[in-house]
Amino acid sequence: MSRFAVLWHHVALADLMSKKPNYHHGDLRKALLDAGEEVLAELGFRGFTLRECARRAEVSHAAPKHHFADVRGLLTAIAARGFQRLTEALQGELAPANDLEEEFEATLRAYAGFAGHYPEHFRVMFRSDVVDQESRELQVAAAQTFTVLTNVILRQTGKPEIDCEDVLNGPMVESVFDDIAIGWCHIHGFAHLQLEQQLKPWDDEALQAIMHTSSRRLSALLQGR
Amino acid sequence: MSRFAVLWHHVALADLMSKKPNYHHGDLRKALLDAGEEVLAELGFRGFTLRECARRAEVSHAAPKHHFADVRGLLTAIAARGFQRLTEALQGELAPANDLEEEFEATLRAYAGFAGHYPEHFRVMFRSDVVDQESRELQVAAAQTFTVLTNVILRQTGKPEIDCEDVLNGPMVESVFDDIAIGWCHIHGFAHLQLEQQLKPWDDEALQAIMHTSSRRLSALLQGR
DNA sequence: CGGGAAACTTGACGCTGGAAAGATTGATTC
DNA sequence: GAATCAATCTTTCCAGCGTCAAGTTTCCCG
Repeated sequence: MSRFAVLWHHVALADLMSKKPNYHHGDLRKALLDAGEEVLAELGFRGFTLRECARRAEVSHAAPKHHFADVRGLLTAIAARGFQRLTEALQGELAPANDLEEEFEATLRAYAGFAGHYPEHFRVMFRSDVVDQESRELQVAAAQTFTVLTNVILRQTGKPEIDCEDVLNGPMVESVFDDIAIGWCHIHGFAHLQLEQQLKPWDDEALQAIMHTSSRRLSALLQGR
Repeated sequence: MSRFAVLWHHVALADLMSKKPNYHHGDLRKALLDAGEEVLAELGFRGFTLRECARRAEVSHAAPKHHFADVRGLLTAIAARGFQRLTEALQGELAPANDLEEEFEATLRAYAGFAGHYPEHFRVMFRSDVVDQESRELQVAAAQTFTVLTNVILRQTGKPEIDCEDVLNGPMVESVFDDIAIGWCHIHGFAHLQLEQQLKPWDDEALQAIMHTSSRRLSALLQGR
């Protein structure tokens, strides 16, 4: 073993031990996203700074420039991740539903649960002004969420389902816009008002009851009963 | 006339001509609120700075300190103004309604119209994290809006109306929480999703149709028909 | 092995919010 | 009518921010 090989080995080991990344980070984009989500959750939207994200990813303050054009770009990517998480949460929660009423309630629960669990994500996701609406990554992620939601409502009304391409390619189908508006507005309105503490019930139990009752009534409305 | 009197007269005249306020502004609080609303509308939430507000009010950047503890305080006062405007908009638009269906639709129209007309106000009003929820001014203004909305829905269901004190004094009445949740969530969800460009119809006409149809259906649901 | 491109650092600029200290004014009291 | 005090506003200063430009390190491909 040459002297250089030993030295190299030593350096590599030290890197592993101290977790100090090399000059080239490896996957800084992902690290910045992780750090960004952490910062957003901890400090909130107003406390969200690129420099803090860079510090947590253990890189210099200008490093993010090579992966995100500006703070807007990072927030957009985080919003896209939020939509991906919301899609997964919806799919996971509505899978075990036995009938249409249960499925609608599960959707409401998953949507509102996401808002409560990832409040800052939710806020950024639905802020067309702080996010780059032209980002393809964001558009696709949002379209996937919207597809899942739309299909929940289409099943309620007994109409044929759609896929993600339909959403990405054009505006909503006219004949179902009405039902989607009613279903989604209810779910989104509930989640948002509850997140921003505008609905003030006595306790959590009352809130659960509201979710149960209102989703049953909406489900019946959508089913035309 | 002494030399000093002439000088003083000259200065006073110059003040009037240039509209340059004296050292003591007069009503800086109001001027800052006006400037703040302007800045918020022009630069958005992320571009909102105390210093820009102070510049437009033509005072030094530290002057706001005596009227608002920090940027949060000014935003809170602006949010309270927003709720006052929303209350007025609701009252004005639902007054000429002839029946319950029309009144519910007018409410939806006024609420969504406010969100479209004052997008930044709307966003700040429903951001419990950037605003001081303990502010009495804000609580009262929000309670007034909520009272108007609640009474719209109570009339739909034929139940006795409430006044602002009821809202300020405690949580929602249990027996009507359900109907309020359904009605308000629909209205708020629609307004929010439309503001953040999540609902994508072909044109404005389609959107108007949705507002008409969905409000009729919700009104029927609330009336128990 | 050598050179160019990509990834990252360093340093600088003007901006921000906030604190501290000084200047001006209106109001109160004697 | 003058002195004083508290409120209001200005000035000055600090650290931190986003962004840009220039320099350094590393990777990769010929």
